[in-house]
Amino acid sequence: MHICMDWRSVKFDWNKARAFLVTAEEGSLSAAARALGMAQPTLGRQVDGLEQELDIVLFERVGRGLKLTPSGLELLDHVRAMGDAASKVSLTAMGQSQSIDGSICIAASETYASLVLPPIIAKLRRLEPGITVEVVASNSPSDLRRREADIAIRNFRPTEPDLIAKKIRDIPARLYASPEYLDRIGRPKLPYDLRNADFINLDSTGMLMNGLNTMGMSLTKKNFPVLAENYNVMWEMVKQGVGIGILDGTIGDVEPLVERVLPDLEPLMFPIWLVAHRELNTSRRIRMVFDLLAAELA
Amino acid sequence: MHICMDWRSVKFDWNKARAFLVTAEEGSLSAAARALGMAQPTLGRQVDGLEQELDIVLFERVGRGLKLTPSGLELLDHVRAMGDAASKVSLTAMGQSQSIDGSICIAASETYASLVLPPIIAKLRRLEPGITVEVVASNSPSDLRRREADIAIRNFRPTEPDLIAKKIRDIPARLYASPEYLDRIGRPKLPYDLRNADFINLDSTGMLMNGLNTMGMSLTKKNFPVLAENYNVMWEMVKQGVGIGILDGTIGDVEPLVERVLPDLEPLMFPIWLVAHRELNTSRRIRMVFDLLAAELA
DNA sequence: TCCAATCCATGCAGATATGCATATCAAACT
DNA sequence: AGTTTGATATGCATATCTGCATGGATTGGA
Repeated sequence: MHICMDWRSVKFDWNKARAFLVTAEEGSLSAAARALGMAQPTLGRQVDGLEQELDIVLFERVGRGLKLTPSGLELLDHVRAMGDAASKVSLTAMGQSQSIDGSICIAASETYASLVLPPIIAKLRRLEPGITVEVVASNSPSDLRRREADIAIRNFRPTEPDLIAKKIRDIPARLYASPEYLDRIGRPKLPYDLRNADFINLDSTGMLMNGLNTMGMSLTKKNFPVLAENYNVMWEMVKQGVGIGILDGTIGDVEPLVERVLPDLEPLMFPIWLVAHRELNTSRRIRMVFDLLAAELA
Repeated sequence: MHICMDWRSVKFDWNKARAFLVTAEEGSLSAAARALGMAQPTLGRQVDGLEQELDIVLFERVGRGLKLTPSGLELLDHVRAMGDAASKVSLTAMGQSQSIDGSICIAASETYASLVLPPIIAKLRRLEPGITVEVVASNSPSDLRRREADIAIRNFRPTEPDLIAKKIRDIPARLYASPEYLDRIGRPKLPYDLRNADFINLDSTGMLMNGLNTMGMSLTKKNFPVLAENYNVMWEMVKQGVGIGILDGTIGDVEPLVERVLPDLEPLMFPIWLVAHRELNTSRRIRMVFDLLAAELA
């Protein structure tokens, strides 16, 4: 029989530690309050309280913002570890939950979120009215580690080992431009004819350029004079004749303001992956939505 | 510039997680409440709240106690990780604290706590009235990992790498018995004369027996018919003639009710170690007490 | 230099959680 | 079977925390 443990070292207010963590990570009390859905004074008082409780100065009040003191930086490492563990707690809890009702969060690119998801979500709501859905439309691949979403639709195979992923199918991506723009560059007939055309870039890495070059073009960086940070912006630019854009053929073909560039060119195939946390696989609700998405997207 | 993180997975009440952790580790709400210095209904409600928040049944209410459900067991791993990180937070916070005033906890064996520490603590209080002292008198080596104490006085070199230890000096331990008992067994003159004597054992391992056998005796388990769980009990038994006990010579020699067994025998030397957490080395308060103890015990 | 924006600090009313006392319950012991 | 012990739940007064509204301070730009 072991002597009753002393929990002196865990007696401090863990919520205050959380307040400190989010404040430090977000950079300000206000941002942390927004991220946590709390009021800014509350967070401020919690951080103050932690400082008093631990008898340490965590932040230097400098001007309009806060700056971590060396001591605070020292603590932040361990508080981060608490946060990571807390994430795992929340995740496995979600996975253990066997009730079908509840909230679920789906991340997808903006085009998918606005054009493909709505009918699927309508069907989901019909099938399971107890499930409330939240859609995060984000161009950058959503950070599932921090649980920006429960399920994500991605265009590449995820590498993180904590995730389970299912490849749904390949999407044919085609090049589109406005009729005016095509007239201006002389109605190209061969990939080679595009050597001086302007493309709207979507990411700062060369992924798009490399993909196009494998199809017989020889493009360089000067062919991508415009960088759009999101799909809707890119698509607007294409419609208004700024240049050539690439998009899912099933979406682009129904847009009357644009037409295909090189209509008979083989489409560039890119995959659709459905991604979720491994732990969430055991949750009835997540499973249900995951399977529905897989079926409807196929 | 990274997109504002979503902290959905850390939004749950961390204090409720702490309540769950301590309850699961201690085995009952009441025990957890005692350990945390809170009321039992509070902890019960916190655990209930966590169950509702995560939509999981953590404990099975069975009879007078609680039993972890499989889901709860699953979560416990990660909550334990949170607790370990929390310990580190508290520890480094203590280490970063540069104020001399505050509380400190010293662990020592019962004899040391009652006979050696008082004058040192009196001196400490005179030097630094802002420091409040707590003494934990425990026979079993205190668990510094869980912060039963900030500084411990031990009789062996600690093996844990997280601890810093300083060897103070070697203590001469001698054998004592009451005059009546010595008369009864015939006033032994040589170690060999003790082959049939009764010794008061202090630990269930054979440490004491082995130490004595290296000094020329040949004792077996039957020479240790009595096991005392603490030093004071052992010493009382020695004074009342139950058998032979071993104690620090500087303490035993001043007790009028006993006398040395084999007065000229070489004393059994055992070391005094002062032990503290590595992180606490940077705390002014801990440093000060540590150094004072080292100086006074030498 | 002034203005606007943004952020942290404070006061106060209402919501929430806590602790005490107590009821209730199950298991072990006589 | 009755009693004792040690456990979990409940009611209520109180203490604490939270959020809203507001004030004060600083930065960046017109």
